[in-house]
Amino acid sequence: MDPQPSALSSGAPTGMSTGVRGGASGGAPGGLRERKKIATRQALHEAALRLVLRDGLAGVTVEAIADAADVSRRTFSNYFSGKEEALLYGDRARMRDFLDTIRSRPAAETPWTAMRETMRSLRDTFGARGPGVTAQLRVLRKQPSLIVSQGAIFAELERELTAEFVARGATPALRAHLLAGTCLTAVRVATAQWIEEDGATPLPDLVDEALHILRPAFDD
Amino acid sequence: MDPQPSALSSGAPTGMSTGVRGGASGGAPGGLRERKKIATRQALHEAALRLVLRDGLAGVTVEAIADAADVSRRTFSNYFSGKEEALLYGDRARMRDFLDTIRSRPAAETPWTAMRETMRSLRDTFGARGPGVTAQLRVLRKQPSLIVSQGAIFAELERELTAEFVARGATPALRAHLLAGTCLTAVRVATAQWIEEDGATPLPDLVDEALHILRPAFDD
DNA sequence: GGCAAACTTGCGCAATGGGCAACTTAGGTG
DNA sequence: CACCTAAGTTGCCCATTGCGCAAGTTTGCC
Repeated sequence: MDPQPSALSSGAPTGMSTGVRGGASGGAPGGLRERKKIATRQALHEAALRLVLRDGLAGVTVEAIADAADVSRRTFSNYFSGKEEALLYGDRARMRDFLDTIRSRPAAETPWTAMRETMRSLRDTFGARGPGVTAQLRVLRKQPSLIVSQGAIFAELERELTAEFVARGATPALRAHLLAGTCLTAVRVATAQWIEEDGATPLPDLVDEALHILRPAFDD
Repeated sequence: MDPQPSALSSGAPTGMSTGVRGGASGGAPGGLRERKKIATRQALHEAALRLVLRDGLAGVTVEAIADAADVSRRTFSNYFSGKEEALLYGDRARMRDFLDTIRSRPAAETPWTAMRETMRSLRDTFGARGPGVTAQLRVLRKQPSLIVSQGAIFAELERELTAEFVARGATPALRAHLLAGTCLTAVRVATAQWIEEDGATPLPDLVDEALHILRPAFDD
């Protein structure tokens, strides 16, 4: 029915759910319980995506999404705090990927190098999202409350990234924070451009271009 | 009762309300009607601020704010779409100031120069916010939904600023957008730092410092 | 004075988020 | 395997919210 049902989500649901609500509460990684939770979360996400793309954010109720995923409205709340969060599940996953990747870079690398190499190694992940995705994203971008929720993700990411940069020796605090915020702005802006020009240039290339402009300010 | 009732708002409510809901609907600038509207908006804003600082965002209902400002809950909705918007009224006003200022710079100035001069001329406006404000802001910053709504303001600002930079000859689109986003990141980060160190360094100085770091990437 | 536009208010309604308690199920234990 | 416990699901309930609508009320202007 949908050629790319989870085009906007993380390809393979990258584990780590552990406790239907955020709290880490230990659980067998491969257990049935865990797999079911991930499946439910994914189902809710995809249902939300499908319905919202069809009817617009305002035209879809939480109940409708829950129904489409065969769970109760109450259960929806157990997984996501609202429609926005369900829709941005994929973005959150990508955020975790990004953080995991950059954290696993050699500790000796400077912030800028770690950033550059991280983007290089995620090239495939981000570049893989094929055509059609831009069109969908264009629709979703219309919804103000979504952009806003996106902001929450970036804010969190910025905090984490700043900490990572500080750990890599960025000083002073202002510069570390600025570096993190600026890198994320590069990603945001590149993505916006990518959507606008309908994927004409591969996303990773646009990010590279943006980072290249910033290089004179931060490359050590 | 409150030493700085509107510390977070714009000092003098910079006119331009014109139509209780956004839509510009012509109205005498000095008329009683217009003055009442501005007063009501300001009263709602201050009531929101006071109550939220006391009881936390979740601990205050729209109704309580409306009561404190002597209007009905329904009227609150006529002015603001929610608690967050009421709280951020001051930020929106500052955003408009900023845009008005930069737009009125000579058209021949490059984006970077216009930006620098705008910050210089707003130095007093932003620097004037005295001590105590940082403490309040620190409290407000705890509320996730507020940061998120702040993001909405910045997003809008980024769009407008990008357009302004394009008008001033910034190319290509990616660079113009990146420049706008980066400048705003500088402001955001500087403000965060300012709050964190409790106003030790004047905000304008921190913004200058941030912009100085970025200079190598954008100064033409 | 008097009219029209603008604003306020109360009422109603659907949607939402979240607490609570009963029920169901996965996972480990003797 | 029977059994127990913790985790997850669901229905029920309620306070809050955003908004449309249709009176009232006020302001601005001829």
